Amino acid sequence: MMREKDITIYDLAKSLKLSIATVSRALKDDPVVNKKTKKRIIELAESLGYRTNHFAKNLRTQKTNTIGVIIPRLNSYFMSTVIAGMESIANRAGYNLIISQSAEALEKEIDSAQTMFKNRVDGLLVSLGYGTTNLNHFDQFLHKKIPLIFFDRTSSQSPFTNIVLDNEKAAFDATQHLIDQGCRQIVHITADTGLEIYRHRLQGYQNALAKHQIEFKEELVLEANLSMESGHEIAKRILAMRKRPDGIFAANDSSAVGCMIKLKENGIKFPEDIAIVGFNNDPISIVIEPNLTTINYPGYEMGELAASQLISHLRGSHSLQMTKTIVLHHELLVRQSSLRK
Amino acid sequence: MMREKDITIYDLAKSLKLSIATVSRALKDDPVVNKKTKKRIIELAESLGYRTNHFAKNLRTQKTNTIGVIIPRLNSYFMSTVIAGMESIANRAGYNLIISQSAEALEKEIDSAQTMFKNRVDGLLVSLGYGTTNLNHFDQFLHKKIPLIFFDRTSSQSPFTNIVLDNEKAAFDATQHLIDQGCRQIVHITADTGLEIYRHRLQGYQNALAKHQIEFKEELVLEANLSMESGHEIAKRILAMRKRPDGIFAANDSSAVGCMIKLKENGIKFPEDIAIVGFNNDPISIVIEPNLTTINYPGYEMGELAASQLISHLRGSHSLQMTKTIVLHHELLVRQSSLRK
DNA sequence: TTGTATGCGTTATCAA
DNA sequence: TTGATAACGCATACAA
Repeated sequence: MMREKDITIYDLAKSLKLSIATVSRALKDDPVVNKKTKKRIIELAESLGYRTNHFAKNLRTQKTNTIGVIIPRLNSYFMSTVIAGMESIANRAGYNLIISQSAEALEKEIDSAQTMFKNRVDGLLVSLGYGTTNLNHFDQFLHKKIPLIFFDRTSSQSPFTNIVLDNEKAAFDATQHLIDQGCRQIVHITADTGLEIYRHRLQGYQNALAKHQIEFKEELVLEANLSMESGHEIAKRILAMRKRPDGIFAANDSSAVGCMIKLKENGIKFPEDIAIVGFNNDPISIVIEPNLTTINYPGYEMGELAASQLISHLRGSHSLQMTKTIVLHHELLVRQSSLRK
Repeated sequence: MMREKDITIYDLAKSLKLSIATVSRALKDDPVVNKKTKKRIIELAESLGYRTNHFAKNLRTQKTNTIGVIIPRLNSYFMSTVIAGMESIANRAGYNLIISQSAEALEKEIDSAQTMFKNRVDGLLVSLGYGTTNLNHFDQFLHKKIPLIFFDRTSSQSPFTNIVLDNEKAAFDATQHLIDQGCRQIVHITADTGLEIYRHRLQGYQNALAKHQIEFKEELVLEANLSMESGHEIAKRILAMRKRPDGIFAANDSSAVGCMIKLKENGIKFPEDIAIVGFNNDPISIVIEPNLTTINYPGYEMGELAASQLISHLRGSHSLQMTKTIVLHHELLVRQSSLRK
């Protein structure tokens, strides 16, 4: 593939009978260069369609202006919203995002981390996969002092900054709400696998039960991958229970909705027979009937925050060193799926 | 920020008392270098954690191994699925994706194109925004012979390759199905703005009407931005109509569902009073009651295809020059929202 | 099969 | 205020 030759600072310099040094300075708006020469240089650059060669620049400066993002899956409403937020901030700041999906598998996550490392990203934003049992693959970033922020699916084990909701409190709120509505036999749909986000939600669920002297029963905690299909599966398990639950708190909306659909097919009424609360405030929560009570999770803001924290750290304007955890605001959105009175 | 010094081919060469040329060759598995030396070099490289400096490499080779993606919005189910498909192919092939959102605005789309150009992407994948009235901002890619593929929201005006559904046929199928179900007064919800994808769908709608000698009425074509909220808006317009329609064909599922929700609130029954068909096969289509009949749009496959076409072109294994348009298979998924018999 | 030398387009140091 | 020049790390033409 034959491309025309690109304009370089040499071309500009020759054309204006200046040195490349001056041209380079003018292009980065160095105050040291004469206003008039600067003007001439910039005008010529524009008229000739000059564009800086980022590779030369990066090679020289050892920075890439690139941020890596590792996520389990891109195609969920929540995650794509987060990425949208990140992209908007990054773009504005002149950073590029490179995204890699770990498909919830540790091996792929290691690969992704490897790719990011090889690409010499300036910083990294990571949401962990179900399969992640250790964080060794992120050590290399620590060594090279490449900043890394975990968001959503985080790990407080790590020395990195985390951006999260107060998952324990959110789960507590959700469960407490169910209890307030009269529920006493409450199922919790979760994803386990040792990810602390789900441990925290489980803990919040337990705390609420404890506060109201409701016995915690292991068999009411149902694990799934939280897809809509997994919700169908969970519904079957619920239908098979000796004592039918009167409340469900699901760790996301997809599984809650999948579960509702299947239970409704089996004649269960929401919220009369079972009151249900989800998590995320996914659009499907206002499509299902009755509308799903859920925890509002500000994905776009989380993406914006993660990106801006990272970038301001990279620019040295604000270090992450001190910031262990940033907690975003959540909110219980009460809708018909759980409202009995 | 102080980083440790990276290992380069100079370090490897010195350490093994070889020239950097040999090391460079060995690292790219050049058959010309001695098997044993190659082995020594590669082993040392691995043990020292050598990683190629892509900037130096790109600077030298004038290729970036980066593909730019410009889309209106990332946070829709369809689009995030497409991106997921692209990412999976690109990642496997050693390409990075950089993504930019045009927010449906021409100005932002021009910016995005500019950014991609400045970043010297090897190729570009683009889905056009509502606001796009001309394609001048893509001329620069043509000039530099940077391959560009439009997908989903395409433009046959351009000299670039398009990857699409047969939108006219799909719309025809959808409308014909409604007619088969007895509909005679069929509303079409669309987004206009001159994007040909919507023109084609409108055309398909008209063709189906024509085939069955049903008069086309301008006032039954309702424009919206196709969000769920816009569906509410459309519903109001429908409720205000003198003669109530008995069928709706919407250009996407979100608007269809938003419309259904509002109409149901007003006592309209689906499919008895109105039969409705959407487009995309978004997850909400199987959450709404009754489940929404829709056109299955293979987003993931479209993403995979777009990326693999571009990459194989870049690798020279298969040129895009000859390929004007690639049409993906679609399928009408008949569900309860339109099924009267 | 290996080595030498050069250039890719910048930035930045040191001089002028 | 401007210029000359040396890196940055790699790939490759040409020599050996």
